[in-house]
Amino acid sequence: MFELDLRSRKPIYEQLVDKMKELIMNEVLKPDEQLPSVRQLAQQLTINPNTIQKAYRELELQGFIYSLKGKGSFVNPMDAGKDAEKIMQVKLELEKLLLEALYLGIPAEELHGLIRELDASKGGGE
Amino acid sequence: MFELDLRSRKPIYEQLVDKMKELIMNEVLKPDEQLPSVRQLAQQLTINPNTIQKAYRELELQGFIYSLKGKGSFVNPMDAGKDAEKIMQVKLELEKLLLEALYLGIPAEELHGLIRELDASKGGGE
DNA sequence: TAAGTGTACTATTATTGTTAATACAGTTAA
DNA sequence: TTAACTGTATTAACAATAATAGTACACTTA
Repeated sequence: MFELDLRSRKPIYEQLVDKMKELIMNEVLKPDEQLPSVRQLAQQLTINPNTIQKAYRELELQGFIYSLKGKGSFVNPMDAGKDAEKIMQVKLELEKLLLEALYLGIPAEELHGLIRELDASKGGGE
Repeated sequence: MFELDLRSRKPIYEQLVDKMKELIMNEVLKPDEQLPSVRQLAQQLTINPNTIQKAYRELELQGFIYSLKGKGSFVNPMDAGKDAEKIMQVKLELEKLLLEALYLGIPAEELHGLIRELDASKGGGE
């Protein structure tokens, strides 16, 4: 389910966070679906449970999952856990990256097209 | 010219890279303009010259500046140093971030508007 | 009770960021 | 040529972070 690059300079837990976010946003992982447990996933990926826990904690902070002691960790429904602060942060990051894209010579129309694509495949699954 | 947050968890050299990129892309720093020297900027910011050098090396790697031994470091003209690899990388990052923005409920129209704004202020200065 | 879950803590190692000091090579002007 | 500036490289030391390891505790469920 997850492919990790142990040699990468990007920390393992960050790789995990990114992949999870991707799977959740693409609805591969459905709302309220249970995620593999900390120990189970650690064993499957042959890494330390603490690293998984760190990734889960970060995902919970970012509002993508919720964890219940004794039960497990679950995908947060889309409309939950969306604070204004997180939205502002994403907007700022996006502005920087869009400026860089334009600076690199990527046509504005290509960017508009990208948004249309992503927006179209958003609600409708694939 | 530069404000640093020494307490931030973001490395100093990364903060420098980001600010420099911003100044270059907004044409506050003009093409072929000479940047402050490694030692000079280090003294001004009261940080170590090695940290400046690390930032400059990264900026050169990313194609934003060029350095000449014995002469100094200079802003790379817009049409130089834009390899396809860098463009692909930015596109991938952008796709991730745009997906997250839409997932967070930011309207597609707001994103289109952001692009139009940035694109308009691109060539025309301010 | 037993086995699963998340969570917390301490300790250890490896990697990275930062500083420090020094040195070398190229440029430029006196 | 000399002096003072440039970028660049290297080594050492320290702090912070990433990751592993081991253990423990609290909660849930069958």
